[in-house]
Amino acid sequence: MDTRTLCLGVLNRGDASGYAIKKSFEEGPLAHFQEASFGSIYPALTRLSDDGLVVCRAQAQNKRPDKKLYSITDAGRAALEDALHRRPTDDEVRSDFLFVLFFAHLLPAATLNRLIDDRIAWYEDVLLRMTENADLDHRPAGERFVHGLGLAVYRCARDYLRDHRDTLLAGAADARVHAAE
Amino acid sequence: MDTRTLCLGVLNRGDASGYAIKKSFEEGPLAHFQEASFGSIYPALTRLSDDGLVVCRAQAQNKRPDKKLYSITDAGRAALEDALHRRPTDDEVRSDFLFVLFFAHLLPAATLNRLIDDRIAWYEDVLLRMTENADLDHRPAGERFVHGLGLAVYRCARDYLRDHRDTLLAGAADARVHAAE
DNA sequence: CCAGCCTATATCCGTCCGATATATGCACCG
DNA sequence: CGGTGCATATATCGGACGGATATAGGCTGG
Repeated sequence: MDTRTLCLGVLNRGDASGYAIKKSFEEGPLAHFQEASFGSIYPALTRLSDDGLVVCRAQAQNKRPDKKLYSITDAGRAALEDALHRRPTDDEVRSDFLFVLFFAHLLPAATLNRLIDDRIAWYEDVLLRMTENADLDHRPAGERFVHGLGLAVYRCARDYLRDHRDTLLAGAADARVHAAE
Repeated sequence: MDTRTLCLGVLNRGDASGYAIKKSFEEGPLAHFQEASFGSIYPALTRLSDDGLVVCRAQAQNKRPDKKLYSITDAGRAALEDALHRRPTDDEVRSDFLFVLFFAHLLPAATLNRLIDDRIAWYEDVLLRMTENADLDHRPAGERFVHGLGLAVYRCARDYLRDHRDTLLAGAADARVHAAE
Protein backbone atom coordinates (compact mmCIF):
# COMPACT_ATOMS: atom_id res chain seq x y z
CA MET A 1 0.00 0.00 0.00
CA ASP A 2 1.57 3.29 -1.03
CA THR A 3 2.15 6.00 1.54
CA ARG A 4 -0.50 8.33 0.09
CA THR A 5 -3.25 5.74 0.66
CA LEU A 6 -1.95 5.05 4.16
CA CYS A 7 -2.19 8.77 4.95
CA LEU A 8 -5.74 8.87 3.59
CA GLY A 9 -6.60 5.93 5.85
CA VAL A 10 -5.26 7.66 8.93
CA LEU A 11 -6.92 10.97 8.03
CA ASN A 12 -10.23 9.17 7.48
CA ARG A 13 -10.20 8.44 11.22
CA GLY A 14 -9.65 12.11 12.07
CA ASP A 15 -7.58 15.20 11.23
CA ALA A 16 -3.88 14.96 11.93
CA SER A 17 -0.48 16.54 11.28
CA GLY A 18 2.36 14.73 9.54
CA TYR A 19 3.93 14.10 12.91
CA ALA A 20 0.70 12.62 14.32
CA ILE A 21 0.37 10.37 11.27
CA LYS A 22 3.87 9.05 11.89
CA LYS A 23 2.98 8.40 15.53
CA SER A 24 -0.14 6.48 14.53
CA PHE A 25 2.13 4.04 12.66
CA GLU A 26 4.27 3.65 15.75
CA GLU A 27 1.64 3.34 18.47
CA GLY A 28 -1.85 3.35 16.96
CA PRO A 29 -3.96 0.36 15.95
CA LEU A 30 -2.37 0.34 12.47
CA ALA A 31 1.11 0.03 13.94
CA HIS A 32 1.39 -3.75 13.75
CA PHE A 33 0.90 -4.12 10.00
CA GLN A 34 1.75 -0.84 8.30
CA GLU A 35 4.67 1.57 8.53
CA ALA A 36 5.74 4.84 6.97
CA SER A 37 8.61 7.24 7.61
CA PHE A 38 8.78 11.04 7.56
CA GLY A 39 10.71 10.77 4.33
CA SER A 40 7.60 9.36 2.64
CA ILE A 41 4.80 10.96 4.70
CA TYR A 42 5.67 14.62 4.09
CA PRO A 43 6.03 14.31 0.30
CA ALA A 44 2.83 12.20 0.25
CA LEU A 45 0.86 14.91 2.08
CA THR A 46 2.16 17.55 -0.34
CA ARG A 47 1.02 15.49 -3.32
CA LEU A 48 -2.36 14.70 -1.72
CA SER A 49 -2.81 18.43 -1.15
CA ASP A 50 -1.92 19.22 -4.77
CA ASP A 51 -4.47 16.64 -5.95
CA GLY A 52 -7.21 17.98 -3.68
CA LEU A 53 -7.56 14.72 -1.71
CA VAL A 54 -6.72 16.49 1.54
CA VAL A 55 -6.77 20.09 2.71
CA CYS A 56 -4.27 21.69 5.04
CA ARG A 57 -4.80 24.50 7.49
CA ALA A 58 -1.76 25.88 9.25
CA GLN A 59 -2.16 26.26 13.00
CA ALA A 60 0.12 28.98 14.25
CA GLN A 61 1.76 27.82 17.46
CA ASN A 62 3.48 29.79 20.13
CA LYS A 63 7.21 29.76 19.34
CA ARG A 64 7.04 26.47 17.47
CA PRO A 65 6.91 25.53 13.83
CA ASP A 66 3.34 25.89 12.55
CA LYS A 67 1.40 22.67 12.95
CA LYS A 68 -0.14 21.77 9.60
CA LEU A 69 -3.42 20.02 10.28
CA TYR A 70 -4.60 17.91 7.37
CA SER A 71 -8.22 16.86 6.72
CA ILE A 72 -9.48 14.37 4.17
CA THR A 73 -11.86 15.72 1.49
CA ASP A 74 -14.76 14.00 -0.27
CA ALA A 75 -12.44 13.32 -3.21
CA GLY A 76 -9.97 11.84 -0.73
CA ARG A 77 -12.60 9.53 0.75
CA ALA A 78 -13.50 8.39 -2.77
CA ALA A 79 -9.84 7.71 -3.54
CA LEU A 80 -9.50 5.73 -0.30
CA GLU A 81 -12.55 3.60 -1.05
CA ASP A 82 -11.24 3.03 -4.55
CA ALA A 83 -7.89 1.82 -3.18
CA LEU A 84 -9.65 -0.47 -0.67
CA HIS A 85 -11.50 -2.18 -3.53
CA ARG A 86 -8.29 -3.22 -5.26
CA ARG A 87 -7.20 -6.76 -4.47
CA PRO A 88 -4.58 -6.58 -1.73
CA THR A 89 -1.09 -7.90 -2.43
CA ASP A 90 0.36 -10.77 -0.41
CA ASP A 91 1.44 -10.06 3.13
CA GLU A 92 5.12 -9.42 3.70
CA VAL A 93 6.90 -10.58 6.81
CA ARG A 94 10.47 -9.63 7.55
CA SER A 95 11.98 -11.28 10.60
CA ASP A 96 15.67 -11.08 11.32
CA PHE A 97 14.85 -12.98 14.52
CA LEU A 98 13.69 -16.03 12.55
CA PHE A 99 16.65 -15.70 10.19
CA VAL A 100 19.01 -15.93 13.16
CA LEU A 101 17.13 -18.87 14.71
CA PHE A 102 17.21 -20.60 11.33
CA PHE A 103 20.99 -20.89 11.87
CA ALA A 104 20.68 -21.86 15.54
CA HIS A 105 23.37 -24.53 15.18
CA LEU A 106 25.92 -21.75 14.55
CA LEU A 107 25.17 -20.02 17.86
CA PRO A 108 26.01 -20.82 21.50
CA ALA A 109 23.18 -21.88 23.82
CA ALA A 110 23.50 -18.73 25.93
CA THR A 111 22.88 -16.50 22.91
CA LEU A 112 19.87 -18.56 21.85
CA ASN A 113 18.39 -18.42 25.34
CA ARG A 114 18.76 -14.67 25.58
CA LEU A 115 17.31 -14.25 22.10
CA ILE A 116 14.19 -16.25 22.93
CA ASP A 117 13.77 -14.72 26.38
CA ASP A 118 13.88 -11.25 24.88
CA ARG A 119 11.38 -12.14 22.21
CA ILE A 120 8.90 -13.69 24.65
CA ALA A 121 9.22 -10.60 26.85
CA TRP A 122 8.54 -8.43 23.79
CA TYR A 123 5.37 -10.40 23.01
CA GLU A 124 4.19 -10.14 26.63
CA ASP A 125 4.78 -6.42 26.52
CA VAL A 126 2.87 -5.91 23.28
CA LEU A 127 0.00 -8.13 24.43
CA LEU A 128 -0.29 -6.17 27.66
CA ARG A 129 -0.46 -2.85 25.82
CA MET A 130 -2.94 -4.23 23.30
CA THR A 131 -5.33 -5.46 25.97
CA GLU A 132 -4.95 -2.40 28.21
CA ASN A 133 -5.41 0.35 25.65
CA ALA A 134 -8.12 -1.56 23.85
CA ASP A 135 -11.18 0.72 24.23
CA LEU A 136 -12.76 -1.40 21.52
CA ASP A 137 -16.44 -0.84 22.13
CA HIS A 138 -16.59 2.43 20.23
CA ARG A 139 -14.54 1.27 17.26
CA PRO A 140 -15.86 -0.05 13.96
CA ALA A 141 -16.06 -3.81 13.41
CA GLY A 142 -13.05 -3.87 11.09
CA GLU A 143 -10.77 -2.44 13.75
CA ARG A 144 -12.02 -4.92 16.35
CA PHE A 145 -11.52 -7.82 13.94
CA VAL A 146 -7.96 -6.82 13.06
CA HIS A 147 -7.16 -6.23 16.73
CA GLY A 148 -8.44 -9.70 17.64
CA LEU A 149 -6.41 -11.32 14.88
CA GLY A 150 -3.29 -9.55 16.11
CA LEU A 151 -3.87 -10.78 19.65
CA ALA A 152 -4.43 -14.36 18.48
CA VAL A 153 -1.31 -14.49 16.32
CA TYR A 154 0.97 -12.86 18.90
CA ARG A 155 -0.26 -15.25 21.60
CA CYS A 156 0.29 -18.18 19.29
CA ALA A 157 3.87 -17.14 18.49
CA ARG A 158 4.67 -16.54 22.17
CA ASP A 159 3.26 -19.94 23.15
CA TYR A 160 5.26 -21.67 20.43
CA LEU A 161 8.51 -20.08 21.61
CA ARG A 162 7.73 -21.04 25.20
CA ASP A 163 6.72 -24.64 24.38
CA HIS A 164 9.43 -25.57 21.85
CA ARG A 165 12.52 -23.75 23.01
CA ASP A 166 13.87 -26.79 24.84
CA THR A 167 13.64 -28.91 21.70
CA LEU A 168 15.51 -26.23 19.78
CA LEU A 169 18.23 -25.91 22.39
CA ALA A 170 18.75 -29.69 22.54
CA GLY A 171 18.84 -29.98 18.75
CA ALA A 172 21.30 -27.11 18.36
CA ALA A 173 23.60 -28.60 21.02
CA ASP A 174 23.50 -31.92 19.15
CA ALA A 175 24.46 -30.25 15.87
CA ARG A 176 27.40 -28.45 17.50
CA VAL A 177 28.71 -31.72 18.94
CA HIS A 178 28.49 -33.41 15.55
CA ALA A 179 30.21 -30.48 13.82
CA ALA A 180 33.07 -30.61 16.32
CA GLU A 181 33.68 -34.32 15.68
CA MET B 1 19.04 -7.89 7.50
CA ASP B 2 20.98 -6.56 4.55
CA THR B 3 21.02 -8.46 1.28
CA ARG B 4 24.69 -9.45 1.57
CA THR B 5 24.05 -11.31 4.83
CA LEU B 6 20.97 -12.97 3.35
CA CYS B 7 23.08 -14.22 0.44
CA LEU B 8 25.71 -15.55 2.86
CA GLY B 9 22.95 -17.39 4.71
CA VAL B 10 21.66 -19.05 1.55
CA LEU B 11 25.18 -19.91 0.35
CA ASN B 12 25.97 -21.42 3.76
CA ARG B 13 23.38 -24.09 2.94
CA GLY B 14 25.00 -24.84 -0.41
CA ASP B 15 26.46 -23.29 -3.58
CA ALA B 16 24.04 -21.34 -5.73
CA SER B 17 23.72 -18.86 -8.58
CA GLY B 18 22.10 -15.46 -8.22
CA TYR B 19 18.99 -16.86 -9.83
CA ALA B 20 18.87 -19.81 -7.42
CA ILE B 21 19.28 -17.46 -4.46
CA LYS B 22 16.30 -15.45 -5.66
CA LYS B 23 14.26 -18.65 -6.00
CA SER B 24 15.15 -19.69 -2.45
CA PHE B 25 13.46 -16.50 -1.24
CA GLU B 26 10.37 -17.34 -3.26
CA GLU B 27 9.98 -21.05 -2.53
CA GLY B 28 12.61 -22.21 -0.06
CA PRO B 29 12.30 -22.44 3.72
CA LEU B 30 13.41 -18.81 4.10
CA ALA B 31 10.63 -17.57 1.84
CA HIS B 32 8.13 -16.74 4.57
CA PHE B 33 10.25 -14.24 6.48
CA GLN B 34 12.91 -12.85 4.15
CA GLU B 35 12.88 -11.42 0.66
CA ALA B 36 15.38 -10.03 -1.83
CA SER B 37 15.15 -8.91 -5.44
CA PHE B 38 17.56 -9.28 -8.35
CA GLY B 39 18.22 -5.58 -8.07
CA SER B 40 19.82 -6.16 -4.67
CA ILE B 41 21.13 -9.74 -5.02
CA TYR B 42 23.43 -9.23 -8.01
CA PRO B 43 25.17 -6.13 -6.62
CA ALA B 44 25.42 -7.91 -3.23
CA LEU B 45 27.17 -10.93 -4.81
CA THR B 46 29.59 -8.63 -6.63
CA ARG B 47 30.51 -6.89 -3.37
CA LEU B 48 30.80 -10.19 -1.48
CA SER B 49 33.16 -11.40 -4.21
CA ASP B 50 35.25 -8.23 -3.99
CA ASP B 51 35.53 -8.67 -0.22
CA GLY B 52 36.50 -12.35 -0.49
CA LEU B 53 33.45 -13.60 1.43
CA VAL B 54 32.33 -15.70 -1.53
CA VAL B 55 34.07 -17.09 -4.61
CA CYS B 56 32.52 -17.39 -8.02
CA ARG B 57 33.25 -19.95 -10.71
CA ALA B 58 31.61 -19.47 -14.08
CA GLN B 59 29.95 -22.56 -15.45
CA ALA B 60 29.84 -22.40 -19.22
CA GLN B 61 26.43 -23.56 -20.39
CA ASN B 62 25.33 -24.76 -23.78
CA LYS B 63 23.89 -21.74 -25.59
CA ARG B 64 22.93 -19.95 -22.39
CA PRO B 65 24.48 -17.20 -20.37
CA ASP B 66 27.20 -18.60 -18.14
CA LYS B 67 25.84 -19.71 -14.80
CA LYS B 68 27.91 -18.10 -12.06
CA LEU B 69 28.05 -20.51 -9.15
CA TYR B 70 28.90 -18.83 -5.87
CA SER B 71 30.41 -20.57 -2.83
CA ILE B 72 30.86 -19.18 0.65
CA THR B 73 34.45 -18.93 1.95
CA ASP B 74 35.81 -19.29 5.49
CA ALA B 75 35.85 -15.50 5.74
CA GLY B 76 32.23 -15.51 4.57
CA ARG B 77 31.21 -18.02 7.22
CA ALA B 78 32.92 -15.85 9.85
CA ALA B 79 31.04 -12.78 8.57
CA LEU B 80 27.75 -14.68 8.69
CA GLU B 81 28.32 -15.83 12.27
CA ASP B 82 29.26 -12.30 13.20
CA ALA B 83 26.01 -10.96 11.72
CA LEU B 84 23.99 -13.65 13.52
CA HIS B 85 25.41 -12.51 16.86
CA ARG B 86 24.08 -8.98 16.45
CA ARG B 87 20.77 -8.38 18.18
CA PRO B 88 18.02 -8.72 15.58
CA THR B 89 15.79 -5.75 14.85
CA ASP B 90 12.05 -5.91 15.45
CA ASP B 91 9.96 -7.96 13.05
CA GLU B 92 8.19 -6.06 10.30
CA VAL B 93 4.78 -7.06 9.04
CA ARG B 94 3.18 -5.39 6.05
CA SER B 95 -0.36 -6.47 5.34
CA ASP B 96 -2.53 -4.62 2.86
CA PHE B 97 -5.15 -7.28 3.59
CA LEU B 98 -5.44 -6.15 7.22
CA PHE B 99 -5.39 -2.51 6.15
CA VAL B 100 -8.40 -3.16 3.94
CA LEU B 101 -10.26 -5.15 6.63
CA PHE B 102 -9.53 -2.33 9.08
CA PHE B 103 -11.93 -0.23 6.98
CA ALA B 104 -14.47 -3.04 6.54
CA HIS B 105 -17.38 -0.64 7.15
CA LEU B 106 -16.49 1.11 3.87
CA LEU B 107 -16.84 -2.09 1.83
CA PRO B 108 -19.85 -4.14 0.67
CA ALA B 109 -20.41 -7.58 2.21
CA ALA B 110 -19.71 -9.37 -1.08
CA THR B 111 -16.24 -7.83 -1.30
CA LEU B 112 -15.46 -8.72 2.31
CA ASN B 113 -16.60 -12.31 1.79
CA ARG B 114 -14.46 -12.74 -1.30
CA LEU B 115 -11.49 -11.16 0.44
CA ILE B 116 -11.70 -13.55 3.38
CA ASP B 117 -12.42 -16.61 1.25
CA ASP B 118 -9.35 -15.88 -0.86
CA ARG B 119 -7.17 -15.41 2.16
CA ILE B 120 -8.30 -18.62 3.84
CA ALA B 121 -7.68 -20.48 0.57
CA TRP B 122 -4.22 -18.94 0.43
CA TYR B 123 -3.45 -20.16 3.96
CA GLU B 124 -4.71 -23.67 3.14
CA ASP B 125 -2.51 -23.70 0.07
CA VAL B 126 0.61 -22.60 1.92
CA LEU B 127 -0.03 -25.03 4.78
CA LEU B 128 -0.41 -27.88 2.32
CA ARG B 129 2.87 -27.08 0.59
CA MET B 130 4.65 -26.62 3.92
CA THR B 131 3.56 -30.04 5.23
CA GLU B 132 4.12 -31.85 1.92
CA ASN B 133 7.59 -30.61 1.07
CA ALA B 134 8.71 -30.79 4.66
CA ASP B 135 11.54 -33.37 4.55
CA LEU B 136 12.47 -32.10 7.98
CA ASP B 137 14.37 -35.04 9.42
CA HIS B 138 17.66 -34.14 7.74
CA ARG B 139 17.49 -30.45 8.51
CA PRO B 140 19.15 -28.67 11.43
CA ALA B 141 17.12 -27.91 14.55
CA GLY B 142 16.86 -24.19 13.72
CA GLU B 143 15.14 -24.86 10.42
CA ARG B 144 12.70 -27.30 12.04
CA PHE B 145 11.91 -24.79 14.79
CA VAL B 146 11.26 -21.94 12.36
CA HIS B 147 9.18 -24.22 10.14
CA GLY B 148 7.03 -25.27 13.11
CA LEU B 149 6.52 -21.66 14.18
CA GLY B 150 5.39 -20.77 10.67
CA LEU B 151 2.88 -23.63 10.65
CA ALA B 152 1.49 -22.65 14.05
CA VAL B 153 1.04 -18.99 13.16
CA TYR B 154 -0.51 -19.65 9.74
CA ARG B 155 -2.97 -22.14 11.25
CA CYS B 156 -3.86 -19.66 13.95
CA ALA B 157 -4.55 -16.88 11.44
CA ARG B 158 -6.63 -19.17 9.24
CA ASP B 159 -8.68 -20.35 12.21
CA TYR B 160 -9.30 -16.80 13.35
CA LEU B 161 -10.56 -15.75 9.92
CA ARG B 162 -12.83 -18.80 9.79
CA ASP B 163 -14.20 -18.37 13.31
CA HIS B 164 -14.75 -14.60 13.40
CA ARG B 165 -15.78 -13.68 9.88
CA ASP B 166 -19.50 -13.76 10.73
CA THR B 167 -18.99 -11.27 13.57
CA LEU B 168 -17.10 -8.98 11.21
CA LEU B 169 -19.75 -9.19 8.51
CA ALA B 170 -22.55 -8.47 10.97
CA GLY B 171 -20.66 -5.53 12.49
CA ALA B 172 -19.81 -4.03 9.11
CA ALA B 173 -23.45 -4.31 7.98
CA ASP B 174 -24.50 -2.53 11.18
CA ALA B 175 -22.07 0.31 10.56
CA ARG B 176 -23.31 0.76 6.99
CA VAL B 177 -26.92 0.99 8.20
CA HIS B 178 -25.99 3.62 10.79
CA ALA B 179 -23.98 5.62 8.24
CA ALA B 180 -26.94 5.63 5.85
CA GLU B 181 -29.30 7.02 8.49
C1' DC C 1 3.97 -24.06 -34.54
C1' DC C 2 4.25 -20.61 -31.65
C1' DA C 3 2.78 -18.54 -27.16
C1' DG C 4 4.10 -18.60 -22.93
C1' DC C 5 6.97 -19.98 -19.22
C1' DC C 6 11.61 -21.33 -17.20
C1' DT C 7 16.46 -20.48 -16.74
C1' DA C 8 19.91 -16.80 -16.17
C1' DT C 9 22.22 -12.26 -15.69
C1' DA C 10 21.97 -7.42 -15.41
C1' DT C 11 20.54 -2.54 -15.06
C1' DC C 12 17.45 1.45 -14.41
C1' DC C 13 14.20 4.34 -12.11
C1' DG C 14 11.35 5.58 -8.69
C1' DT C 15 10.26 4.99 -4.02
C1' DC C 16 11.16 4.39 0.48
C1' DC C 17 13.91 4.20 5.10
C1' DG C 18 17.21 6.01 8.33
C1' DA C 19 19.81 9.64 9.66
C1' DT C 20 20.28 14.25 10.23
C1' DA C 21 19.19 19.35 10.75
C1' DT C 22 16.50 22.83 13.04
C1' DA C 23 13.82 24.85 16.75
C1' DT C 24 11.54 24.98 21.21
C1' DG C 25 9.13 23.49 25.62
C1' DC C 26 9.00 20.76 29.58
C1' DA C 27 10.18 17.54 33.17
C1' DC C 28 13.53 15.60 36.00
C1' DC C 29 17.72 15.39 38.64
C1' DG C 30 21.57 16.92 41.03
C1' DC D 1 19.48 26.94 38.73
C1' DG D 2 21.53 24.67 35.01
C1' DG D 3 21.84 21.03 31.95
C1' DT D 4 20.45 16.52 29.96
C1' DG D 5 17.20 14.24 27.61
C1' DC D 6 12.71 13.59 25.70
C1' DA D 7 8.51 15.22 23.14
C1' DT D 8 6.68 18.11 19.54
C1' DA D 9 7.08 19.44 14.67
C1' DT D 10 8.67 19.94 9.80
C1' DA D 11 11.82 18.89 6.24
C1' DT D 12 15.56 16.95 3.27
C1' DC D 13 19.36 13.91 1.70
C1' DG D 14 21.83 9.74 0.49
C1' DG D 15 21.84 5.23 0.00
C1' DA D 16 19.49 0.93 -0.22
C1' DC D 17 16.03 -1.51 -2.18
C1' DG D 18 11.97 -3.39 -5.23
C1' DG D 19 9.62 -3.82 -9.63
C1' DA D 20 9.91 -3.49 -14.28
C1' DT D 21 12.41 -4.18 -18.15
C1' DA D 22 16.02 -5.98 -21.55
C1' DT D 23 18.32 -9.93 -23.45
C1' DA D 24 18.48 -14.71 -24.96
C1' DG D 25 17.72 -19.38 -25.77
C1' DG D 26 15.29 -23.84 -24.40
C1' DC D 27 11.32 -26.55 -23.17
C1' DT D 28 6.36 -27.73 -23.09
C1' DG D 29 1.56 -27.95 -24.17
C1' DG D 30 -2.47 -26.81 -26.77
